[in-house]
Amino acid sequence: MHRYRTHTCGALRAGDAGAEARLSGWVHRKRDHGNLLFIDLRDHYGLTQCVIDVSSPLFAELEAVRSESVVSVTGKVVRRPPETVNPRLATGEVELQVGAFELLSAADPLPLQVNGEEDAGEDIRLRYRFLDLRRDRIHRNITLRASVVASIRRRMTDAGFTEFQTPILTSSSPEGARDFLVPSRLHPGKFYALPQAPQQFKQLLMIAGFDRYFQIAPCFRDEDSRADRSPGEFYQLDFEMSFVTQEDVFAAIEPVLHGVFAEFAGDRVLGALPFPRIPFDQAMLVYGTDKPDLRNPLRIADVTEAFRGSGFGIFARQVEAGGVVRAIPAPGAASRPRSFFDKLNDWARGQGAPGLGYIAFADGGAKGPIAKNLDPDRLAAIARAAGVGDGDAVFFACDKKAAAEKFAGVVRARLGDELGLIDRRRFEFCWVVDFPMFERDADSGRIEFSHNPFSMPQGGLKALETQDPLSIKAFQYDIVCNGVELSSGAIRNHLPEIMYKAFAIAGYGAAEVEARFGGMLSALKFGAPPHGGSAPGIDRIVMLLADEPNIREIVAFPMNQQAMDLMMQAPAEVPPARLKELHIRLDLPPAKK
RNA sequence: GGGGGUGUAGCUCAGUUGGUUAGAGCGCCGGCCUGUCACGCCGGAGGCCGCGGGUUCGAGUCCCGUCACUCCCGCCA
Repeated sequence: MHRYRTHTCGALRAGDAGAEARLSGWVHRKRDHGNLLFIDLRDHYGLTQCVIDVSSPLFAELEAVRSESVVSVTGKVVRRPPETVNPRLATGEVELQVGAFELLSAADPLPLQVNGEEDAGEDIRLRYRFLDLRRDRIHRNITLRASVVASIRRRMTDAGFTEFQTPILTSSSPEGARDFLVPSRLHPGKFYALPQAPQQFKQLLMIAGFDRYFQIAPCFRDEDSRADRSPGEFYQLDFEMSFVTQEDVFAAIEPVLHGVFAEFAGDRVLGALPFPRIPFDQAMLVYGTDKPDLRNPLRIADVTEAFRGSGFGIFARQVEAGGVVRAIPAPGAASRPRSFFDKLNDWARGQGAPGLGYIAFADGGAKGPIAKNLDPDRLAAIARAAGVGDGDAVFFACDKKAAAEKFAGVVRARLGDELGLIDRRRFEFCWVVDFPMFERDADSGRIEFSHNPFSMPQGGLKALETQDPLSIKAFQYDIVCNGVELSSGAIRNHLPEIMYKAFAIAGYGAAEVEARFGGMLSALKFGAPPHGGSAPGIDRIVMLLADEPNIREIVAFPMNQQAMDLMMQAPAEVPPARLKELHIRLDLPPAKK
């Protein structure tokens, strides 16, 4: 009976020596010695060296086969002579002596090199994605992704979650990102929307009594891309739980994520369970971001009071006007040359800051233009707050609170990098909790939801009725790993009267709330359990585990930055008859010359 | 929508102050080579220097415009 292979290209070992084997795969590389030819044959599983010499009548034919052609070879498995064993190859103790071969599919000369480490340009890689995907690094990344998803699925199921599918053709979300729309044939002028997330469906499943839901959920958002954000579509581990507090949600998902990372971390090290909880306000103060990278040991300190009324007029005036001063320590930096500080100053200007002031503590004194204008007590207070001593330096961010926090955050990240303080072999997780429920829009001055309007405010209805809205926290939480936001979640607001009140604070009347969120409100009126969940991003998790900075490296068929699929030629024009059927008439802008 | 970077051989890139015939590595084609594993050696083909305009005796190089790709900002429940 005809078979394409008896073994895969990764299977043969010393113990198989003497056996007849048939392998099929791609010609990865040829080493042609004229009278002796080595062929590395590759498939999904590995690489096996095949060898043939000039005494074989097949020699000339095999010699002419180009790289990446698909061939099937049959022959005897032999042990390699000891001095020719290749320890870097799983099959390196043996080789296949070619007795017969069949060219299954010839390859043209390649537009990109499959057997090399070097990346071709993005457009070539995407146009010939099937070739790019054969390359070792990306082939492993895609396989890793599959293993990660399988592991997540197993762990969620073991934890008592039930996997659901929710609609892909659904209705437009009332807010958030731009929707992808799909025209309806049966309902002229109406459109489906692809889900930005299965948010409402998972809440409805909780209301329907299913208790623990999860889905490896495709999500669609028509927003511009970034290196870590694909245009159009991405996947989340979407989950939701009933009768839970925030801590119950944490306790359920922490071991799943920690377990997945531990399983695929290799020689990298994970932070401990449970993940640290960091209140939003503290994150903004200490890390200058709501996505803190805990591998960076630097901690920002508030030194506003040390500059109030001080001789350093630039900061003193800012403080008088309601600004703040944040100090970012730079351990050991005092001995750095002047160029180190100048370079950072130039960088800060490039970031839009007026500059980057600093004090260097050395030889028992304080140096730098700022230090000259501060008395010893103030200098000591700054050193104490920033936790620095002789030999260290401190950098400053001075501005209105939000701007100073943000700038201090980027300075902290830059210094951590510059000073080599970040341990890249670690995964450090944390929860950022207690996000504000509302914020004041800088332009309009109006109070708006700062994140998800369907989150439960801490303190419930009473808080909404009695507290300053800007002081109210939500049961809203993010998981952050190494400075990457992995997920966003919340305990949901399951009580209609709280929802009406929350929307009223944000300026929406009852009629408007009913018009926009009627379906959800209706469901909440027939017995809704307290519930909450979250949705860690699959792509982000795989990027961290694969140590890849670009999402295209961990997605099999990504689009380019302009949201085009260069291989499938999407998006594409459609025949007029299809448009007519959909009641669509195009109104295109004039073609560019 | 805005800002930065890049665009030279099939691929990855170099190309000096504007100067004569635009180079390298890989790949491809041909020759030599029986133990390589990024095999080695010799030779060859292959270029609208993204495209258009300008400055100049002369432009891959300088200027203007434009297109493509990419990174960032805006945007992202």
